[in-house]
Amino acid sequence: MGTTLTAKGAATRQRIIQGAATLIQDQGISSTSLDDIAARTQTGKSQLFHYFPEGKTALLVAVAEFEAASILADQQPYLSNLTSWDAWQDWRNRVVERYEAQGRQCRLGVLTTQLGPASAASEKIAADLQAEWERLLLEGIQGMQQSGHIRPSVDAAAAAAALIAGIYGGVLILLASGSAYHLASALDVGIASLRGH
Amino acid sequence: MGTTLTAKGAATRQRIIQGAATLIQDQGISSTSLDDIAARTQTGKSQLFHYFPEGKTALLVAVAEFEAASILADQQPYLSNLTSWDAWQDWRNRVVERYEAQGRQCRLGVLTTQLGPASAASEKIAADLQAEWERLLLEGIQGMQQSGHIRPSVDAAAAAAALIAGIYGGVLILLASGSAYHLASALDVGIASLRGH
DNA sequence: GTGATAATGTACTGGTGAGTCCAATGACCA
DNA sequence: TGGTCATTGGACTCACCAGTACATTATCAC
Repeated sequence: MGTTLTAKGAATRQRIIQGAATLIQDQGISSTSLDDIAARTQTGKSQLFHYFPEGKTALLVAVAEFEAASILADQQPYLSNLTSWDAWQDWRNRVVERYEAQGRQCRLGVLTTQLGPASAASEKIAADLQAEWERLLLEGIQGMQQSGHIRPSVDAAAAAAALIAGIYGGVLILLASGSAYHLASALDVGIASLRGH
Repeated sequence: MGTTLTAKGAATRQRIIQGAATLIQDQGISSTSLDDIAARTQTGKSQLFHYFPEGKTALLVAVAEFEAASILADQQPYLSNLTSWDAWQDWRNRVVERYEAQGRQCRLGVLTTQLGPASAASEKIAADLQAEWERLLLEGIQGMQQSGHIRPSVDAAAAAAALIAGIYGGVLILLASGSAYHLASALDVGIASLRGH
């Protein structure tokens, strides 16, 4: 990375990150070598270390950032507008559809099981993502309480935590089984419990 | 393993499995080499290959089996006797206590995120465990429906799947954060939803 | 006890993968 | 146009690790 970065350099760097992300999704982090990434992105090891002087760990952190950024973006604008039961249902459908489509290559699964454990920095990225996601759900629940859709006696923080746990577990099972049934069930039960059914 | 196994040999084999399990819990599968396992278990590489002629993969499968067996056993007798709300609460408390105590070294987390992805055989062990666990929960829910504690309109399969997803996600978050709050919340919300609160 | 076989110790091999070195090429700016 | 620095290519080193070969010691059956 020297000091500055030309347009061409920035493009190469981005190509490396995305190529690495794809390889990790396809074959797992432990089977993805720097040589693989170089071959996939039409670069060489010298470029990899040129753009990521701290080596593989730094590259993986960049990949984790890239994945994390897209996970919340994928759920917008629904996730930030959970102001009616229809909106909750729309968000739920978006999540299930997205993860059903991604299947075993889903970004959240890769982030939590492959990239997260790889380094402390990546673990923090995964933790920050989870915290932000949970915060948005909590906001949605509290807003629904203020508008009278959800009873005040509901523990909003616990409900948000339970939803997040259900999503993460559903995705974990999706990774192993390829089925989004558990994810969908967790969301349905969680939302039904908010509605007081 | 040759053909037979003396008492001494069986003990050594078991020591290898447990030592490997501990190392993987402590430092992750990718940082655990056969040399590490040999050193830890006061053996040598020749023993490792003597008892696991198919090599590291077979050893890891044995570790996965060992971990999986203890996960359900840890929840007994509660898990097989979910016949009253008190029993459900006892089971919930047992799970939360156990995982809080295990913290980041929890067996289920290791099995799903470290061992499971390592080979198809280990993945099957993890999948079988999940299926069995879910079956026991389903039995509990259906029994409670028959005894009139849970309304017949509740989708028992979906409720069991949601509980499993919450547990798996709670454990995943426990691995990253060290906190069992999400696990506890998921169980509380899931059980409350069964009770119709 | 003795022979067969299980259990263990040690030294080695071959491959792989992260990271380095240095030379060459290309782009931008004075 | 010439110089500087970013960019790229390719060969190389070094460490680690799974797996092997072979020799030695302990154990069990008869």
